Amino acid sequence: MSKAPEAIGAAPATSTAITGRGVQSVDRALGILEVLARIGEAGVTEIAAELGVHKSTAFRPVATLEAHRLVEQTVDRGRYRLGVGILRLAGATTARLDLVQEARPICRKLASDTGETVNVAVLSESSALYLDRVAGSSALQPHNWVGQHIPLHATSNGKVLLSGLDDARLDRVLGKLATYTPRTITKRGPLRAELERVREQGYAVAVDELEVGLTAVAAPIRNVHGDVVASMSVSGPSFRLTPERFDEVVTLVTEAAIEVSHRLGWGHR
Amino acid sequence: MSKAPEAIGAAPATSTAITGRGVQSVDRALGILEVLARIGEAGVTEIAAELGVHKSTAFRPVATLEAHRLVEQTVDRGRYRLGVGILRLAGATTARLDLVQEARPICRKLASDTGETVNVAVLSESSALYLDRVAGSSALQPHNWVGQHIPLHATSNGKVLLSGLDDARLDRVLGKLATYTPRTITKRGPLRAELERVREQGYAVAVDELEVGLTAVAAPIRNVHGDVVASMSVSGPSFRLTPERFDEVVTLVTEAAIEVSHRLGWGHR
DNA sequence: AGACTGCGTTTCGTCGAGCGCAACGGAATG
DNA sequence: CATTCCGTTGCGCTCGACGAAACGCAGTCT
Repeated sequence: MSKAPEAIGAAPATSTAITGRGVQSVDRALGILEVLARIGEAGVTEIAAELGVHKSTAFRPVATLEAHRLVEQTVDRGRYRLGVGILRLAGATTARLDLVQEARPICRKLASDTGETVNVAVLSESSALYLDRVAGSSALQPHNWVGQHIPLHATSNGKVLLSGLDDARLDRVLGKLATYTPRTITKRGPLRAELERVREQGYAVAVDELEVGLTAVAAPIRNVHGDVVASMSVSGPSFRLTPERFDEVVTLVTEAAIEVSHRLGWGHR
Repeated sequence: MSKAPEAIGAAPATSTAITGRGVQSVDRALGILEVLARIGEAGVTEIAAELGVHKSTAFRPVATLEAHRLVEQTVDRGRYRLGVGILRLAGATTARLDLVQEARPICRKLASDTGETVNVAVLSESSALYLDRVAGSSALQPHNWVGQHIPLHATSNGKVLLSGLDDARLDRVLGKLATYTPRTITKRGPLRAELERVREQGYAVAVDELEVGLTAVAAPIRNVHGDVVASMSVSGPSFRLTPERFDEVVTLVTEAAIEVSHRLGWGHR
């Protein structure tokens, strides 16, 4: 796109260009950061080739990025990689990013789409701690559990949170598996099998396990490292959340959880 | 400056910006990121004032940054803040840092063995910069500290990092010793004594010095030359990390730190 | 209700900043 | 010792970034 003296008169054709793309050289500099994020370590020549520009065109933005500590040179051979300045910026970012705040609008939509109650929970002191709740449209609603500690092995949220732990931590977190209903999982073996299933399919279900007549479906919320940091669930009376509706609800709740995860920096794009 | 005839002699009001040489517009764009990191949330006009440039000169870099998700608009009022793109870059950064890469599995094991949170920090610009964090099993996570600046004199990690400096560098790094709790060390003399103790025993402890109720134990990570390049800590509530547990925790954290040091090439005979 | 103020955003003409080129210095490699 | 490949730098030309001003919109004052 160096020189294109073509078609000045063709106004409508150029409408495909995204309006207000911004500053070209900044765009390139950010492209450099993304290249380094993808490749990990690269020389100026390599970066230039990746962007399709001249060496010097790549070098000077890199020098500027280096002055701001966003990239740094490796000792061996003048190669570049992302620097600690990025981490400093990330610190300021996470300070502003609150899980509840980011999740809330998505919870609202999920509650609206399903008509059921949506909960967000994190792991805390050997139990699930409910951080937020958005009530569904129906009059018949579960209790408000915000701020309460809920058993891990008898809820969909709990299962999702447990599925993110390794065996050692699982053992420490799990105490006695209390019985709440005849369908509560009270043996370690079956619970481990259930958690493995949760990991595989990416969501958890609990039907009449904490309370007879109560059904819930939950999916994991992940941070930038991919760790499970929270869980989002849709819950309602079992006569409304029937197995026939599971497919639909599972899709909605997993998509919502993925969306929140993206807002926390997980995944690409 | 279009008009302004012969204004060459006039001193340009470049304000306090850290001018990195190279590409001007990139420099400004990165300045915008730093402004947002400092202020947290700002409008275009505010950013422009901060940089000492015209509104539109600030707006377009912002638009470019937004296109790369490095900044995002808040719903209310078109204000801007740092975006999730920063987090993705940060994830890529830590993934490529040798130290984090080598330390992570050991951190996981340490977190699992102690049940507490493990942090890895390096010295950066007169403060401790947290590179990685593995949450303990009782994941009561008030904030994610990764990327944050932490005072050096009031934390176990900070003391370890300071203990690796000679007197000249110590003076350069230490500013005013802020008071956070009644137990914070705020005088140079006692701090030097404390650092000497850290050097002798090979670990540092901080009880209620940064925050009442917060206790941490840290040990040094060394590179090939034996220099202290990072610090690894175990931290948790003071009621769980009692003095009776210090012996056990100190052993675990020092062994873990030594293991990481070995992986970085330290101590091979 | 109407004028006003302040915001983010857009347009436009000008000019200097950033681009491509080519040359430089240094370090591996044969 | 010649060669090759790298990051880095000086230079002239050109295009892209800048500043000024106008615009649409919201909230606010009178």
